[in-house]
Amino acid sequence: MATESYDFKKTEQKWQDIWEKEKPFKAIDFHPTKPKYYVLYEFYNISGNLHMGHLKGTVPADALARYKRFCGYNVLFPIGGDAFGLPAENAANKTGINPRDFVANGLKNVISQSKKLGLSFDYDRTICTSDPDYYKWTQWIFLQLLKHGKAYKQKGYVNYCPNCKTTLSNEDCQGGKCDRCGGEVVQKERWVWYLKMKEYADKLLGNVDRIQMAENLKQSQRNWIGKSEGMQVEFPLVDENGKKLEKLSIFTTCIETIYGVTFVALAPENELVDKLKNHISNFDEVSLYREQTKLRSEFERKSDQKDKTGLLVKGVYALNPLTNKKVQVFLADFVLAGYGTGAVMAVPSHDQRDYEFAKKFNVPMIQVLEGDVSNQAVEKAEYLSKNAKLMNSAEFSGMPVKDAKPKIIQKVIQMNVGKKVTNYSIQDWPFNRQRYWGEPFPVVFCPHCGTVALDEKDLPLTLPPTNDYMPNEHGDSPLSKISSFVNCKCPKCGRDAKRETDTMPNWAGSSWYWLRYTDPHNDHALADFDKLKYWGSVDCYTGGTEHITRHVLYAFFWQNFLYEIGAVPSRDPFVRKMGSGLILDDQGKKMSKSSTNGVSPLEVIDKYGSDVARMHLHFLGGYEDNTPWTYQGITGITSFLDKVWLLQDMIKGEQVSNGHIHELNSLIKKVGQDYEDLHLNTAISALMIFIKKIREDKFITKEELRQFLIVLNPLAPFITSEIFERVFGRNILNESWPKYDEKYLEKDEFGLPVQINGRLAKVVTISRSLDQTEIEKIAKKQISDIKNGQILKVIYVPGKIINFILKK
RNA sequence: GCGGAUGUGGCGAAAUUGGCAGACGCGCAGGAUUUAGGUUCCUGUGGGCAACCGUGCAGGUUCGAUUCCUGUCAUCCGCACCA
Repeated sequence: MATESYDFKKTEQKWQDIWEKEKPFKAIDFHPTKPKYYVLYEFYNISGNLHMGHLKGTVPADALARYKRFCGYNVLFPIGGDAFGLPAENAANKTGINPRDFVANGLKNVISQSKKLGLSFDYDRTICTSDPDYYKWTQWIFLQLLKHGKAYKQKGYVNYCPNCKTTLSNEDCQGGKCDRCGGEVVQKERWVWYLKMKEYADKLLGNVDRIQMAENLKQSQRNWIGKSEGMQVEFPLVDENGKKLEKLSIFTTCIETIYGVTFVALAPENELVDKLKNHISNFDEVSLYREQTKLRSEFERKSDQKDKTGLLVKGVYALNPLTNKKVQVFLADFVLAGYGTGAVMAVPSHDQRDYEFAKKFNVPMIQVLEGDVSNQAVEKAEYLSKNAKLMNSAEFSGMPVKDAKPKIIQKVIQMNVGKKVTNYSIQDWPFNRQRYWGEPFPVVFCPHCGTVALDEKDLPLTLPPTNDYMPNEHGDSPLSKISSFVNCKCPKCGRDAKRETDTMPNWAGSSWYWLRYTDPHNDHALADFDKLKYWGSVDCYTGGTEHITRHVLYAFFWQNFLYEIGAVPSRDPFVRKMGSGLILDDQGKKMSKSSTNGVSPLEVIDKYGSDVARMHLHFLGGYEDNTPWTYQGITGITSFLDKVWLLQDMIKGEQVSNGHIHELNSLIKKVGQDYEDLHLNTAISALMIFIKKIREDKFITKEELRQFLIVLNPLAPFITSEIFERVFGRNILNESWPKYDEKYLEKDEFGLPVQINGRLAKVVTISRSLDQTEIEKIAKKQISDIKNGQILKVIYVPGKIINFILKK
């Protein structure tokens, strides 16, 4: 019989409808027999349509989920929308569309496109961060943070975009430019809600160590945390007459250079400056300098690496605690108030930054480690690698640095002038934004009771409707303009109070969402504890790498906190996190919605169908690699699927045939492993090789076809469902992953490479059952160059190679 | 500057623990079918006439290196006045 040609449009629609109705991808809580497996794709940022980048992460996750279901797992593979944030608010500002409607439409859109792609999400678990049923629990988590002392409000200098009228995190304004509008960012004093993330630094490092993730991603997380071990040392501050005034703490990782200290430098913000006001003879100058630094943005301060600014503080000196020698005190804006103690001991001979500062301000230098310091500092890496000897360092002079360092540490501790400390560059998380479209803080300010948290039973505190999404002229959130929202009663004393009008950052909702999927409709807990326990950590989490460092660290932070308060059963949200590469356009640039030559997956689906779109993109390159998109080569996939379709006309026989048993078993093993590793490109290649073999032999048996279709289904769910139904009269999704048998993986006859002196001479076909002597015999017979007397040595690796080393 | 990753045909790319480099696909060339174009099918396809040479470059270890080691260059990413 000649089968009619494959109509992908009709067939793909047919199966979408069936899956919609039968819901075969439902995850079952507490399944009595099947083990659980949790596959997660980062949820959709609601901004428009699906783009190619989404396919890069969703399709491998979908293939894995489908594979695991065949293998007998109860798979949780959910999806949702990350909906609070700028796209919705920008759309509201530009077009007047209500952000709620924008989000509702956007989510509907991407969900229907996901179904079109054949993504086997459990759509009944779809969540959306801007849905009050969801953000109720984001607010609840904030209340717990507040209750447990992990959230606090403090005046601070924040990055502020005058154009967007909002504060920005350091990450949101890299390079001193606003991520959103590209405008110049300034420093502004505001009340800031901080979450005590810094306190979790070591725990986060533990999470980073335990998760399975690419090394470069782990490394950037470790950089972000920035752990550094050193010493905190007290330098007494004295006046002209040597009278002790205060103590200055400095942090250093190079205690071995302490005898070379020639000045100390304080961050301009350091509060000791105020305490010493009466002793500083040039306090007017000092105040002026402090004012000037405030005006300079963080970015300017950091980028002005060459032109160091600073100011000598007159009338006050520091004493080196080991020598009691007086050194000068400077204010310098290269010293960061937020790192270490906000003060440093400066050793110009051994730190290039101090060296340049000393040159500029004519501060003397003392060399304490051997090396040439005439033109630049001899820095740590250099003197450590050479294990240089100390000099000008009292009893330590002449000692190699590696011996001297522990002794100096010991001395500092014994003299009780310092201790070992660990510092982190990670900061507490500034957690409020002056935006409309975010979670309101469940907090009120009462003139009598101060900051008061809402009662948990009053959650969610819903976002009031408005059509004015702009902050006011002071940069306060749009919510501050809505008096019915702002004015309220204090939950504690019942008198008039005012609500917090800032909202939470976009990151809030995404910092716990994987937990909600385990129990998305629960209205008395963020998720039932037993369900959290049942589904456990996410086994495989796919998604892009763009915001991965921060997102995953925030996720670790909240998971640790929730674990500590008993709300979740584990410290580790994810077992394995896989960052996908980018899709590049024909210019080699990241393909995005805005790029002019961006190709929409919908366009590809429309022309070729979802199965082809899924397979072609992933045949182009590996999951973690950047993939240059091209239509070129797509015919390789279409013709492959055409050949698969035609298998229906090639069925001959029932059971697996001897001629195909090796190929089929190898295929099952290879493709299964590839799904597990998200290596779709090599899985596709293996499937093609199998089809090639079938076509050479001009037949496939029924059982071979059955197994082949199951193996292909995770990649091409539509066509395989259709063929399966036509041939076997039932639904492929109810089948099990075929088992392979080790004994069929290797053919008895195989080509053994024979080398002479490590160079390939010939490939001989032999039986796997032969032993070395027999193989040597065959090789010698076939290769005339090998003569008995010449053989010095034979290296034989069974199944791999035989190598004859001959006398020259 | 520091840290990480990656360098393989004309192109996208493969290669368990060190064991036939270039699987698979595209493209290209030749042939068959076709009135023709397209489709489909077959054959060939790293370079070189050859011996040989080939995985960024130069060394090293090894019977044997894309794989391990040392140095070096290039590209990409992350961090960056962090004391």
